[in-house]
Amino acid sequence: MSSLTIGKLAEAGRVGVETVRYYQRRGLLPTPARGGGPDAGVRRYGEPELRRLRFIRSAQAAGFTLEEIGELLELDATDDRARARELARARIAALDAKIAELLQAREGLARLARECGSGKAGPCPILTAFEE
Amino acid sequence: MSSLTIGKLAEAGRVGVETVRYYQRRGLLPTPARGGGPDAGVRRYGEPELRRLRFIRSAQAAGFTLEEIGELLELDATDDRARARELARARIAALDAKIAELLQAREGLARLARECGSGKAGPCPILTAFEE
DNA sequence: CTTGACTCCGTACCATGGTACGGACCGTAT
DNA sequence: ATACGGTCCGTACCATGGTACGGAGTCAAG
Repeated sequence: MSSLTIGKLAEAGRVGVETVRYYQRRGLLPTPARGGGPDAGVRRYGEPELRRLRFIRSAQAAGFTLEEIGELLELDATDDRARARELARARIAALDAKIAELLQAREGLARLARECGSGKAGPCPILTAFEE
Repeated sequence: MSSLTIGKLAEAGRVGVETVRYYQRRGLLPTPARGGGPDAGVRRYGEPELRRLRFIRSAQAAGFTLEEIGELLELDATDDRARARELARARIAALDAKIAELLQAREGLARLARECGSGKAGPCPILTAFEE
């Protein structure tokens, strides 16, 4: 069965070893007991930890903060769908707001770049546009 | 004429006093000499500083980092349009990448929220979706 | 002439998500 | 048996963009 060292776990989850330890400090990943007997001293990880690590990275890609991910992980244990939907809705709203903001900035900048490229007289509009 | 104290300048630029000082430390805003004679000790600011402060906030809203804004401010002095366009293009590309990333996360999350709301059997898809 | 509000300045601290360092110990291959 | 790489752990440091603190000075009103 899969008995991973922290290095192999990190590799499988495509993160650094230090990141795994950081997640442990944050309480997002368990810190298994150190092996006794033959491989004393070294902590071993299995499938559950790897799935959990991937969960974290995946949720993070969806824009959740590590703190929110902590709550999602607790939800995962209790299976509280209402709360999960609530968190998802809040995240979607935040994403929408951020996307709108970035789109606006993008459009403004694109317009300025066009004007700067075409126009020839006066100061650069990209620069003057910000002076308001 | 407009002779502002740091507090009035900050207010006019809608930032905190500490933020103005921070921008001074970063070299984004000048630190005028302290007044001599009657109002000894206090630094006074005018229109140029206020315009500059607004420039910073405005460029920041477009997603530029303070470091990039530092370069824009230098460009503002030399009026190097080619470099300004280059920075604008780079920023637009970065904004596009970020927007695409957020849209993808948003869509995935919206789909999951729909499934979680409609479906009734099995574990919450929002939670299981991240376990991959 | 004291009180209150504001300024000046250095320095420390905050959140967020890690990354690096150094010394001790362990497992495996040679 | 010894060297090499990996692990363990505490602690410190990084970037980014600020925010807070504390003591001293200064200004205007009452």
